[in-house]
Amino acid sequence: MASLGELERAVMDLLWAGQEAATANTLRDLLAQSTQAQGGAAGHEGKDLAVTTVLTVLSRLEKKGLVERERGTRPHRYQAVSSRADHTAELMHEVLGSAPDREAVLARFIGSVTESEAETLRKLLGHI
Amino acid sequence: MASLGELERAVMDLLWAGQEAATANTLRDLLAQSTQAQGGAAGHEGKDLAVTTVLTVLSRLEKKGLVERERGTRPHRYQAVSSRADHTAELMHEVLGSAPDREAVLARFIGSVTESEAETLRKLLGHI
DNA sequence: CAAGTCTTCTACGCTTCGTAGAAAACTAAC
DNA sequence: GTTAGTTTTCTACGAAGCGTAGAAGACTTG
Repeated sequence: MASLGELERAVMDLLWAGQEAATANTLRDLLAQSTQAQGGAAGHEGKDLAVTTVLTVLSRLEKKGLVERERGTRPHRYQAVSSRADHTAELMHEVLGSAPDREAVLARFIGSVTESEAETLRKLLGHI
Repeated sequence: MASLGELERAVMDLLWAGQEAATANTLRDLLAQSTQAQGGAAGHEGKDLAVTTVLTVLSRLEKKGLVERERGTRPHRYQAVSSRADHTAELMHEVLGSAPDREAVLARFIGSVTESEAETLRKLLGHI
């Protein structure tokens, strides 16, 4: 119960990037911008979405527990429940936990980590 | 392009568990066994699948690059392309790479790792 | 209250996955 | 080599997830 669709992902990215809670309208505008900005390389068309589309996605994200909405204010405001780092780390744990031989997985994982990441890990593991 | 369905997952688990390449028939039997064995707790019914079902799943797994088939022998034999540990570690890297702030993710990740896992990681990071 | 704004409900098309039958390809036995 | 059995491929259907959005209902403001 984890994976996100493309649009869901895009919305989460916006919510994670901006620290403030945003309205569906704001998000729609931001989505229009970011897809427009994607000029040359690979990317979607610069196609403005309907606000209802954004709202539907936000509702689904809420149901998945990724997004929280303030129902008090009239244009509801939405924000991510946890930070991207937290969410991603949680996902990593989920993946790690999906295998019975966790130690073996960690061994392979460490095997293909960059040097700077290894350094980070050493530091983090030092004071635990 | 990663997540597996429930049956796909079960098949991969069997392929990962047994080191030998297996035929669709063998796999179907093993699947019947393992679901039958799941007596009391949570589990599927003890419902034997059609061989074609297993074959379809194997084809899909092949298309996803998770399974390799020997076409030479007549009952084709299937085996996992990479070990479960490798596959899982790769998935973890994918997840990690999906966030721009990898260091932050690693920090959160390490924060909720068990002590024995931390020990494993320290050892692994020692001689790199 | 009227007009505009925002949300909910409902829905449709596409893709993935579990599931499997029908048909084609192949092997083995006679 | 023709038949009978086995194995694979082709095709398909139903459920669920996701992108997408219109229609209708709820709310705010003038």
